[in-house]
Amino acid sequence: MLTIAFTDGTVRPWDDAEAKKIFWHSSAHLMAEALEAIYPGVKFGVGPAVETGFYYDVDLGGRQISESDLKAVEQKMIELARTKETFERKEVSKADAMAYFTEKGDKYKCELIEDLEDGTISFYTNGAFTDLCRGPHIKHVDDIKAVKLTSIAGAYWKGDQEREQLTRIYGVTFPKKSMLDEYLKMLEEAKKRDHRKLGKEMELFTFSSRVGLGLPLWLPRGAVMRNILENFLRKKQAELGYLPVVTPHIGNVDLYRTSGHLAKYGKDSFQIIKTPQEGEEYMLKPMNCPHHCEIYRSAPRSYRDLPLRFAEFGTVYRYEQSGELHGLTRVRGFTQDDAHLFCRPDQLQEEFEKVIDLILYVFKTLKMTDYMAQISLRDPANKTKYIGSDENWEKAEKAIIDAAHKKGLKTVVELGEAAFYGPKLDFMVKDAIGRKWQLGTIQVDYNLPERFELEYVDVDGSKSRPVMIHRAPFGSIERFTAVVLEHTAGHLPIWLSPDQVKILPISEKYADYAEKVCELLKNSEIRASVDSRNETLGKRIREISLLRVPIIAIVGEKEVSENSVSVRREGVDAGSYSLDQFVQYINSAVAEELKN
RNA sequence: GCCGAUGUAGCUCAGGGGUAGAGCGCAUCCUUGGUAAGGAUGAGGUCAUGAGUUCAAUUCCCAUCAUCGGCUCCA
Repeated sequence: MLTIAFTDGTVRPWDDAEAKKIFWHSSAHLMAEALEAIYPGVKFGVGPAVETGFYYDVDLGGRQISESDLKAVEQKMIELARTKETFERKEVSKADAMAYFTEKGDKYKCELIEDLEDGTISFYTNGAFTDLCRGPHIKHVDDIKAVKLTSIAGAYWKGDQEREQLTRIYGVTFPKKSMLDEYLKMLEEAKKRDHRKLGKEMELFTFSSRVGLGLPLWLPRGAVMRNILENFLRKKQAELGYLPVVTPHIGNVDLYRTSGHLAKYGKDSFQIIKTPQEGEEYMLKPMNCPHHCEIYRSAPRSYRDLPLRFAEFGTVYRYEQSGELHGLTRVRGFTQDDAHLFCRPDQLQEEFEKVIDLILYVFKTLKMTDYMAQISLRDPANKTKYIGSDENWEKAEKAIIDAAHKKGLKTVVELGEAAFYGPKLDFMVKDAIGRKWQLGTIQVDYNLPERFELEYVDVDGSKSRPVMIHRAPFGSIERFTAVVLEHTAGHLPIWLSPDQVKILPISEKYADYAEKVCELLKNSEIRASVDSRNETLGKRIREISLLRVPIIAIVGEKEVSENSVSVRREGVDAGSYSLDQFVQYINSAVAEELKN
């Protein structure tokens, strides 16, 4: 077993997550040493390990560095690693630490030291490079055998857009060369599952700069897939007592003034549009809740009416900075599978749990088993970012924590991730290369009901205020589609119900046979991607199929007459089948796929 | 918006100061009882856009736009 020795005297296996973190963090120090050798006078920010690898934020003092320069840094790192340096720890006083970095002229380190307590400060030295660091580190630098610096990015000092922008250099290292190769290969494989690539190949969606940034255009096949998703949820929601509503894409500014969105996001949203004659002011709707609140208000409500669950596939438009747009996962116009539940305070817990159940059902059905539940609370240090009273926030946060706990969800708590009107329970899923995206979300809200003065007549005839639950199992159809595509690599059998199959007119001699195949496929619940280079039939079948089953069936004249299909799978001959067997074959192949 | 990279046929990409190439795909025809095949022919690109340097630019410089990797942001 591959083990690594650390400065704290321990020896741990490489497979240990903590060991990797230390290894990568130590690599950041090694990179810093190399950078200092190549770029004298470079100043350093922070250099932590990340999920895979590490980065270091550096100030090159006006010098430019581009990806072509990284090769030299990599080589220097390897060279330094081979000198068999060790990491040495040294305790220093705050005054000495400050003196060292003041003399070195590294203002970032000085700023970091200011926030540290005297007596807790340590330096680590590897070769010619000494850094402020808590440690621990790997003991022997030459445990680092393979280095790959992956990218350069700008990053603001302390994450503050108003502060200096440093150059962030990302990298990854391994104790064996073969591990690096393996990692790079894995990345290549992951890129093949990128939903943007699959979306193009499968003809699901596209973008046009003429239409506008971040505004996806759904192609026919993509639209079919989207409808399947919508209908799946629509059906389930109908069973669960949700009521459909439909609201317009714009709303008067007063609506958003009331909800608080105007004050909170007015400057950072698509700007107000006006009617030509009267000068009335409207905004593209950034979310559906205000509209749904007005639907609630449209009639007097009794405690007997609650809970009321208004559901809408509501398309919203939000300004996202151009550099932030990303395929279907981050766009400017998207459709939420939104619903708002208005309930009595005593119904909140049960309703919330039922929503959790629904989301888990959706995820399970669509094979999204690898998710993480995140409780997103407000940042207690920065309450001005949020609307509403402390009391309301505390109630809402408690409701979420209790419900998540009762459902036995494994959760992590994130402070500062709440919506401005309430805390959330978010379901996070990783994409092909490990980026986390929020999909499903449930939010408890005491604030909008107050702002919209929502009421119901209680048992005793008095007016009471309902509690609101915002929820979206997919989050947005765009993002959900993207992530599901990446998880399944485009193999989406379970999405299709038999009535989704359309038999297109098929020409000439293979018509009967095609009809038969289609009929079988239709009844099989699963469709195959059938391809044939020269046969119209194959193409036609491919057209009716949204699937990417790793099977290519070649249908030729002879096979037709013999009532059989020859199949190749991933380029290998997989035999000849009768039509019935063919369908069976596809079914089992798909089942196999799903197991993996 | 900020930092860095990229932008050549439908797709994947090569090339390079003298007005363009490959593979796959596509079209037509031929061949083929193992076939995501073989053969022939053909249609596709003002080399992202605009300005500049040059006798000459797709190739160099600048700007713009879009895309990609990050940062900040994310109702």
